[in-house]
Amino acid sequence: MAEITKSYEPRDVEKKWYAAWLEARAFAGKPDPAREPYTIVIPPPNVTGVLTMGHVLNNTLQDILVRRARLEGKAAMWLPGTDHAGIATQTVVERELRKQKKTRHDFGREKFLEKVWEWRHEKGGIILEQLRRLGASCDWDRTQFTMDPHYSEAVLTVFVDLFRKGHIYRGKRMVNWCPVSQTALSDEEVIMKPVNGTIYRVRYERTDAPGLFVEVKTTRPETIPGDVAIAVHPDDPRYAGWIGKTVRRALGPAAEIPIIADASVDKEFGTGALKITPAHDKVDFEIGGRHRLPIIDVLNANGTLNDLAGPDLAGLDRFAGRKKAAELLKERGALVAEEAYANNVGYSERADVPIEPRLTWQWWLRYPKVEEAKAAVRDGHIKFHPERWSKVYLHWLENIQDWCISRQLWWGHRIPVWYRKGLDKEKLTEADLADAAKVHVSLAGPADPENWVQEDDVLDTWASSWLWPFATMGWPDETKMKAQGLDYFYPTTTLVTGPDIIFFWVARMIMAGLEFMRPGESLERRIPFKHVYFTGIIRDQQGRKMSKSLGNSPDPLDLIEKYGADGLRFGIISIAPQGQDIRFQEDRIESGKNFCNKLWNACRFRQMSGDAGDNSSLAAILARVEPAKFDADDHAILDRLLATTREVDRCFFAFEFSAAVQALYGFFWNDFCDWYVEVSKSKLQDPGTKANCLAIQDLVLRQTLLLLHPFIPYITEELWHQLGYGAAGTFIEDVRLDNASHIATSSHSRGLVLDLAAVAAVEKLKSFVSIARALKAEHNLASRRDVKFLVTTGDAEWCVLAGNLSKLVRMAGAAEIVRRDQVDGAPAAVTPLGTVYLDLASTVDVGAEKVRLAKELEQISKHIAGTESRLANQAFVSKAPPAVLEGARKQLAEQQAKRAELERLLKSLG
RNA sequence: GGACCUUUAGCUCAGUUGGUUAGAGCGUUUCCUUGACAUGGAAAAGGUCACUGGUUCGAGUCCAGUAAGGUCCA
Repeated sequence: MAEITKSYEPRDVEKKWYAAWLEARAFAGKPDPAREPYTIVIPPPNVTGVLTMGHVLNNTLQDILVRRARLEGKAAMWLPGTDHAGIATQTVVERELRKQKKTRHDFGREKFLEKVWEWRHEKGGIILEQLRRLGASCDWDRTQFTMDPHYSEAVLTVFVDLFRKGHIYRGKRMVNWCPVSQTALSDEEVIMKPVNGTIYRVRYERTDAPGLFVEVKTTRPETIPGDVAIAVHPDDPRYAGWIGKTVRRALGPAAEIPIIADASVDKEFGTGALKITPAHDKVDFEIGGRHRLPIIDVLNANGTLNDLAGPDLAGLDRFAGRKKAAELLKERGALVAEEAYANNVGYSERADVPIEPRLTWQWWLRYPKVEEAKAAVRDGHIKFHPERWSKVYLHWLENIQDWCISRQLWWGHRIPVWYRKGLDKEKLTEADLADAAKVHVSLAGPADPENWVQEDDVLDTWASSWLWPFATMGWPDETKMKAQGLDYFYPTTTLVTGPDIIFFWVARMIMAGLEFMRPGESLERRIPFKHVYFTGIIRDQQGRKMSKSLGNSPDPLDLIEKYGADGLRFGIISIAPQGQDIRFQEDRIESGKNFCNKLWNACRFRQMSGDAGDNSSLAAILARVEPAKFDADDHAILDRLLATTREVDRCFFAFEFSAAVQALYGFFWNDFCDWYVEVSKSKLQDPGTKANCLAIQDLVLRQTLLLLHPFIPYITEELWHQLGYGAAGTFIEDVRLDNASHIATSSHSRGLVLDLAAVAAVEKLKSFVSIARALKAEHNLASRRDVKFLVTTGDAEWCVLAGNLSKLVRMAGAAEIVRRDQVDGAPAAVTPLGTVYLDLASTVDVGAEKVRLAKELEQISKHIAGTESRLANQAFVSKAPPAVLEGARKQLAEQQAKRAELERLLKSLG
């Protein structure tokens, strides 16, 4: 076995093991009836994406879960892939074309799509390569893409099926229109943003009574040419005589528009009068519908004003048009005032411009299985972690709106609908849509394509990703499903994602799973996953979201270069408490790296301490352990090992990954390295205890590597082999992680029973050493190793000290520790095992020593007063549980003993 | 307007069903290159647990309210 180097160098280790894992297809998910399945489907990153800190967190968590599942002996499978991301990808490619002064229309649909595919093959999917650097143990042979032929088939099958079931319809309705991407968007793709703008007070003159005006407030004067009425509340006394009269439209082609009464008008807002522009506002559209008002659309699809806006405004962009409209109103004396105004404006998520409510024909989906989707989460078949997100989920489902699934894009799944040639698809009725002679809906398309025209629109990207948990495993093709093990791996076990896509994705996947998987079977069999773990959002030091535009996101690949993939993983998990947002701190990543180095060096020390025994299995190591030679520290470290194993179990059960990392960190660094390894140093000098001590170290390191492996896979794999735990050609994940009770039982059968009294004694020994060290530091002797300590104590306590003397001498940095009946005039401190004195050859600064002791005396007296008053309280004594009461009494006795000893010491100083 | 989250050491955060003297990492101060590790070791300083009230023998923890900050939905 090669010697372990002095410091951990991640680069070569990472490269070597990732290649070995791939070579051996160690991540292949294979159905095995003898094992429990454990499935994760990756939230498919956009094919245009590059790795962000959010991805690092999210995918590290998935890797932790799936690696742990393998160690637990489950048939684990993590399915990777990417999303075609309609708008995002099309935008990227169009941007490249623009550099050559071209648009997609210069190429036409077919040629443009070729360009996109070209781009995807050249540059798409970089992110999957980056995930490999992170150590992601995906089953890469299963990599999926939402535009792959068979995936597309699943998407279109679902469309046809839902259409036939009556869930999908075509309708002319108000949609969120993005003037940049020139497509409809779903409600979820609209982000409300507070905007400081201007509100314009505009007056409209009565046609029958010149000089009388009705005043309205609007933030959008450029839409006035689209006004078709003024609405007031029917009970508003200000307008009692006005209803039914007409006013002159303030802008645009001359028109007289009526004043109408509608109960939905808010009397309190502004003047209580509302301009009605049905083409450009959702509420106005509804009011217009009730009153059968005409619709005048003054905007083009790209957000410029059209001829209906009148010659002064036509051709202007909507924002320029707004300014111009205000000027025109001013000239005509119709503008009463401009006021600063803060309101919420809907922005396109992708293009980041205000969306336009726009009346267009679109395809809509009435969600299937809404009630079941609620029940699945409400009744705990799907568990959310943290649980509180289920409230957000249920609230959305309670108020669910039909989903606009069509997009006016080219990159995506083209809707499988054909219209009979010659038909005007803008004028189709519901009956027409149901008429197979006029509209054809199928996967294969019509038999006589020359007589039909296919729908231009494509489907919303999420209308493909909502099928991800099963369309990635061959659905609906029976042969493929069998080959890919859909029946075995579905439902998946855990979904790890951000709460920001709870509506976009999580809720929709649940409905899709319930609708399409295993129809007729129980809900538990149809749900797409059993657990959903919501990560927090990674923010910068100022608490801002990390984003490209702010440039506040570190490049994860730089961090991997700097700290190693394991360091990055360990660091990010340690700052990611369950469901809480995370403030990124690079120093935590650094401490992840430091932890790896510590682990490395502890193993290095083990290797240097003596030849490896048989480390091939837990049983082999236990066979080397000699229970008869156990001292208190041996008992204590094994006790802590079992406790840590249990704690990590609990953390996985409760999805508390940062707590698991903290438990492992504390155990390994403090309990093992700082104490056990240090006390080992004297035990290793003694041929009588050496072999047993090394066997215990081997036992602890083996279990620690197994527990840590899901978090830091590379270094643990390397050390696993360096220390001879695994044979060449095998991996750490080939071994089964032993739980605490199994280790305890196995130890038991070797005659090893943990001595809890010994465990308690070690706590006292640690305290003794710590106090002795502090005593040295107080007297500026911290670095001296030739100090003599004297101890006055009882026989029982001395017995404990004497049994561990060589270790204590080393740990305290002493020349020797000896018992005395009485010591006078030396600096002293009280420990749980007696009073320890510094045997100073030089004279002591009595004054300073007295001050120090007095301070300690004051401290303990305060505590005694507190404890005494509690015990003096009748209510406490009569009502507190006996264990608490007894604890308080014991505490008081100890405190009093310490005070007595301190008083004695102080007195002895004169 | 509705819902949810956060407020604990200089900074970032733990603190599980209420129960000894509220913890960790980083930072700070002092000391140490002792044969695993200076990516390290030892010691120390540092907190009226946002505020007000309530429940309780006992509240960082439970309840009500207030304040500040944040997120989502209207």
